Parts: sequence; structure tokens; C-alpha cells
Amino acid sequence: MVWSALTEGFAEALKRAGLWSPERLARLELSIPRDTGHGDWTTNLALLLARETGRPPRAVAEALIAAFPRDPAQFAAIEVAGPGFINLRYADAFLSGLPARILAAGALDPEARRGFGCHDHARGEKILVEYVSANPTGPLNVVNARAAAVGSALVRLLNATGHAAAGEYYVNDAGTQVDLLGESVAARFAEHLGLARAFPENGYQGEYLRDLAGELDPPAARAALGRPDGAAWFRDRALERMLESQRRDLSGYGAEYARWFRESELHARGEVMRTLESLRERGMVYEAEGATWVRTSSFGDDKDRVVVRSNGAPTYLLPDIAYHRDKRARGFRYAIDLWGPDHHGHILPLQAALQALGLESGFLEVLIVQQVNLLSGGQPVRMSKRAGEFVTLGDLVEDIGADCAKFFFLMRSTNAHLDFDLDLARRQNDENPAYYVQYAHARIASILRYAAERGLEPSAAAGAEEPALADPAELLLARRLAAFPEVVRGAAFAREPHRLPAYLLDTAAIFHRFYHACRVVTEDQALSIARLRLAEATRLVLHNGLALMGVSAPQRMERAAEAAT
RNA sequence: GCGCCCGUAGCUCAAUUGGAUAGAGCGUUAGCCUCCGGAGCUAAAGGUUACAGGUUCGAUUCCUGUCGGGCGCACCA
Repeated sequence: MVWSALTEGFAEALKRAGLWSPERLARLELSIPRDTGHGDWTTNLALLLARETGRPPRAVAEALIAAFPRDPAQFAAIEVAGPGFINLRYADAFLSGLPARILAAGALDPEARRGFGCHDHARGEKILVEYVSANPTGPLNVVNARAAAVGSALVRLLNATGHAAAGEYYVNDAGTQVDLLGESVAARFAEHLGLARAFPENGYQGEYLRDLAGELDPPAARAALGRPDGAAWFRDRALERMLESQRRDLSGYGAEYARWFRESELHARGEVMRTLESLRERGMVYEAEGATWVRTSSFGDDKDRVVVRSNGAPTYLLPDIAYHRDKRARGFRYAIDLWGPDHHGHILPLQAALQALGLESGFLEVLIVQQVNLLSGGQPVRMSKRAGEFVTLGDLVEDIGADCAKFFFLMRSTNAHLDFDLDLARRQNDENPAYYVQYAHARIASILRYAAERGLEPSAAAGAEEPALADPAELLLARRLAAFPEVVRGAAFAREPHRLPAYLLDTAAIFHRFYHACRVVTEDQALSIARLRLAEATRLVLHNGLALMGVSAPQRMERAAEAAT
């Protein structure tokens, strides 16, 4: 395919130059130079290889260029520059034909790996993305909302680049947390009846449990209250209801999961103990101070970790190891976990334990989804109507809408703290970046409607009488569109979805400039159709990028200028 | 005390596994609609990348130290 020609081209060039290895191709980094004088694409590949091979960088660059299967119709120039950069410049004729090719590739469907922006380089490699995985003890909060936006975008990005990626939610339904949940609900139900029952120490205080207790079947709940093991009844009911509500929130937010994996299942199948045995067989556990320890310090951890306490109960670590062992056993080549900021201390122990178990050292990648500070009027926002103690995902969606929330979360790199300006997000008629991109899409749709009323349609194939793109604004826009597949590839490879909104904001800005510089629908029919096709290709790229983010691409947007105060 | 994340324009953040002259948005200032959506465009101003060293062709990026902010440091999850 034409748009993957760059990557394919360098793969071929490496082979012909006798420098081939898959690792080297993976390190290929194509970037758009800041200075347009340096061309449309640049890569430092020769500089990287020079260090490895001990050859002069410019000589490596010359060798790669000589070996590059160059199509003169695509690239007008491929040159060495500076210390050894390879700069490539598109031929204008290639850019003129680009919109038609984009339209032919069509709308993006990550699952089917179809549409402009998709690749199949990963050849169906299986990756599991586990995200959110909040304890089923309360409503989802804003960090969960951020993780949901990032996780679901990653799944789409990975699928679009040829992986077989699946989203998964790990349900912690087996620990002391859910027992405490059961006790808390039982106490709330007793309170509801006016009965005395001690509220558990460290129990869950949120208002939502009062609501939940009020919805239980009174006779059954009353009976359970009288039984010594009654808390288990409340636990199971509460668990299902919390899960149902989390599922509803996430589904409405566009975060779909291939599977909800229950920790209790691991215990029931005996996987937890089997994992311990497996570690023992490998000589990776030992007894000390009455407890059982795993030798994580042999794999980079700063100390060994307890997996079975002196009272015989496993720590959280053991089921976690068993869970990731199960992921590998299911055939996933990589596991990407999105964790909250308070769990970063667990990365090393778990990765080390998995190596102790014999898994590949790079199997588990953990991305920390950093803290979110909601700001309104310059002040931190904390209160929630429903939960009484924190802002929930539902509150946020109700306030600013799912599209806007996802766009804001995806704009920032995942592991950086985020100050979320609610005032800016609430503005629907001002300089809200989420609307800027959607507006560009709606504006193009409007232009196409206007043209259609005059009998003008951007046919997929260019007519012979149509002029080539010539205006600088047209060529700049076409160059930008050509970059999209590479942006998708880079964002997936680096696990950095925030490159998508950055690209889309830039593309929208360039489109707006084109719009002001070049009138699309004019008396000149051939020119109008050429520009309509460029506009439609832009619309498709915006649509595909937004689709990867899980954000809608509206055909129309309400004029909201009147709503301004 | 130890570990991890962060420190970039007045504010919020980019800068593609080390790349060429550090960029956007907001805010500020000055302009642009008889014309395809003004939720738009053009321009100006704004920087010793917290600080001090080091590594190299090249450092916002990597290493060491200092300062500041956040989060962890359990036989809790």
C-alpha cells in the first residue's frame, strides 16, 4: 500500500544494504521535520546504525538511500543532510493523487484493520490491554475515566496497526475488600430497618451503599442479616450491582471489553496454588520467618516479597502473578496494564515475579495513569452528588459529555499529572480544543452538502481535466494527510495515544487555513471537484483519528454563539 | 531515610524510543465576514527547558548532585 511505502521501503533498503534485522526496523523513527526545507519526512536511522556498525553516519545514509526502492512518482528527492539524516520529499504529483487514494482506503475500522491509517505490520500479534480494573466497591472515579479513555484508545490503536488486541477488566472479587463491602452493605441495610449493627471499621462510607441497601429484596436481606454467614449474601448482591453499574458507565463511555476476568475464577480453578507450585519447582520460593517468599530480588526488585503469609493466606501478589501467568497461557505475547498512581511500587515486584516464573522479561508493560486534578474557577473540585466524597465518571460525563472528557484525557501524556480545567471543557462556544477538531469535521460536511446541492460530488477517481494541487495551502494540507498512517503507527508503538489529538488539532488548523486561502466551491467545476476531494479526504482523516480516540465526528454542530453570556 | 513520577512562555501542556532554529492552546494586544459554518483566520508579544556538573557529532530527553511538587515504601489490596 502506498502509505506504508516508507516503512516497507526502509525494510527493503536495510535488506539490500545488508543491514537487516527486525529490531532495527522497529527502531525506525520517521518524523516530520520542523523546518519544511528539510523535506516531508526525515529519519535518523543512519545515525543509529552508524553507532552500531562503526561506520560513518553519512556513508550509512548514502548506502541506505542507494538501496531504497525509490518510486520517482512518490518521492521527488531523497537526500543526506547534516550529520547523517535522511530527508525525503514527496513529488507534487503524488500529493495531487493522495486524496483519491485516501478516499479509496476509506473509513477506519480497527477491528477489521481496514481504512486509511491502518497497517498490518504486527501480523496479528496478540496483546492484552487491561485497564481500569477498579475495585468493585464503589463508583468509578475520574482517574478511572482517564484510564478508560487511554485503555480503549490503545486497544483501537493496536488493532489498527495489525495487532490482535483485546481489552480486559480484572475484577477483584476475592479479597478482603469485597468482604468489607458485604459488611458495609449489611450494616446499611440494618440501619435502613432501624436495627443496631456495627458499621465495620474502614468500611465504605459512600452514600451509594445506602441506595444499594435500599434496593435489596427486604425479606431475603432480613433473613441473611440473621445468619452468621449473612455478610456473604450481601457481598454477592453488592458485587453484582457494583459491577453492573461499572459496566454501564464504561459502555456508555465507549470502553468495550472482550472479557471481565474474575479473580475468584483463578482461586476456583486452583491457579493460585498451581502458580505457587510452579515457582517452587523452579526454586524461586523459600520459607522464612514463618512466611513464604519469592526471589524477586534476583530479577531487579530491591527485596524479596512475601507470597504466603505466616497465617497461611496468600498476599495480593500471588493471585496477580497467577493472573498474568494465565494471560501468557492464553497466548498473549504482551500484556499492557494500566494502573493507578498509587500502584507504581508494585510494577517491579510483579515483573520480577513473572520472570522468576520463566516468562519473557518484556512480557508485562505497565503504564501508570497519573492523578487528575479537576479545577473549576481555579479551585480543586472534590464533591460528587452521588458518591458524596469524590467526582465519579458519571458526574463528569453528565457535566461535559463523554466526547469532551475523552478528548481532554487523551490530550495529555498518560503518566503525567493532569490539571483538568472544567471551565474550559464546559465551554461549547469558545476555544475548547475538543470542539475545534469536531468543528472542522462539521464544517467540511457542511461544504460537501453545499456542493451537493449544486450537483458537485468528490468522485473517488480524479478526472483527467482536473488541475493538480498547486496552491501552497493545498499542498500543505495534503502533506499533513499523508502523515496520518505514520502517526498512528508511532502512537501505537510508543503507547502514546496523545499523539492523535495533537495531530488532529494541527490538521484541523491547517484545514481552516486552506479554507480561508482557497475557496472550494467556485464556477470552475474541475477545480471545485479537486478541492472537494481534498476536503473529503481531510474529513475522512479527522473521522478516522477521532474514531481511534472514541470521539464522535459530527456532521453538524449547533451554533452556540447565542449561548454565550 | 529509600524508591517512582513530575518541574518547559503569565496559565495548561507538546516536542515521536537523544536530532536540525524548543512548539500549540488559553490569556494579552492589533486586525479580518455583501462570499462554501466567525465554534474560524492573520499578526504581535511572551524562554538561561528549576539549578550545577557530566556523557557526544548533537541533551528538554541519558547519568550524578541540589532544590521544589506529587505518590508510594506491610506477612493490606
